Amino acid sequence: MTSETMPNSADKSALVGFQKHDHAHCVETALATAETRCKAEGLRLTPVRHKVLEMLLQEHRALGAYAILDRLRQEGFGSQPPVAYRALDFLVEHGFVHKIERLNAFVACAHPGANHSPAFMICRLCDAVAEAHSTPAKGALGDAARAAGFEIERTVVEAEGICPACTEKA
Amino acid sequence: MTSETMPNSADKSALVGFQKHDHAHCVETALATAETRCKAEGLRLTPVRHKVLEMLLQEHRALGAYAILDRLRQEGFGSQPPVAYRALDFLVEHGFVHKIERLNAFVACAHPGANHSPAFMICRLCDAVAEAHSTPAKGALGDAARAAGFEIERTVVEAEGICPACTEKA
DNA sequence: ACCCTCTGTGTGATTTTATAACATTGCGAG
DNA sequence: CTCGCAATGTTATAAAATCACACAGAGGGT
Repeated sequence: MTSETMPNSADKSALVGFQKHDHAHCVETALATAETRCKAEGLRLTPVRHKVLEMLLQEHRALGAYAILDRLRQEGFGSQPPVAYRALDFLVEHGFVHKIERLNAFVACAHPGANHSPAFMICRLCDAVAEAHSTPAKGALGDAARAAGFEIERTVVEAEGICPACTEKA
Repeated sequence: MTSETMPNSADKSALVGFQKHDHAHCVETALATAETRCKAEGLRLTPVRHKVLEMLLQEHRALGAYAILDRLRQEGFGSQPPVAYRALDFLVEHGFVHKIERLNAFVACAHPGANHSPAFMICRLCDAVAEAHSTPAKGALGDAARAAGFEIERTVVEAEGICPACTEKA
């Protein structure tokens, strides 16, 4: 799933946040931002890592680790799972990429700024993914955590449903 | 992971919602509630399904499908993965059990009432899981969805962190 | 220059999680 | 009764993730 053989993968430009946008430009700036931040923080954005980030930015949708691995192979990188998983681990750890738990897949971060708690909207029909911000400490969950004495370190917030484009089609 | 060989699995009574409680009683009532609701709605709570629900209620923590399968085997049920997955599918579909996406594991529902959008607090150290309610339509995510024209059907809300018991130990 | 260590990469094997495909059983409706 | 259907059982396989180990290259200290 979330692989090469996905339905409706033709109109990539329509998918970001469910809106059209200047794709080439957004990929470029996101990559530049990542490079800058890595230099600033002494992180090593090695060729494999750079390639994986670039792929995810290009795609602008959730890709499974094995879909990523396939492409790495095509580009002449190592072809065993750890190659992809290690690059993804790095990118996720530093916030350049998020994992979509619901899909066992990965998306490039759409808000390249600093720390944030992402929330996702996942279209059940076309697998498009849009990123929003969540506010974990607020609302019912935050209250429950405070009441229980639970210390939140990280949150997964994923909404599954139908994106505007697919709603129109139906 | 989330299997038989889990750390700190001795004091089960301390885990529900991170609080002690009358365990035997809560299992009993939850099972009774499930039976009643199945009868009312014409659902078939067959032996396998009943057993899986009972196990999850007893355990009161997230169990992986294969941990469940092991116990089914011990009880004389079929021992192949589909046996466990089908029972879990049924229980999840009807809200008796929730899947914890973050752990690829399953917990019995702690709020046997009707429809609800569950939210979970997962302790990173002892794997205890507490269930709270979430309010998907409210807050930042709901706003973003409305603004984008995204139709939410289902939400996954999972907070990872440290439970009160583990905080004390440290 | 040398060695040392640490991080990252490459590779083979394995584990864990989940589904596909098909045969069989048992129950209820007609 | 028997047809149909839902549930179960079983074999096989796919998909996702990790383990374990070897090696290469970058930098630091001497």
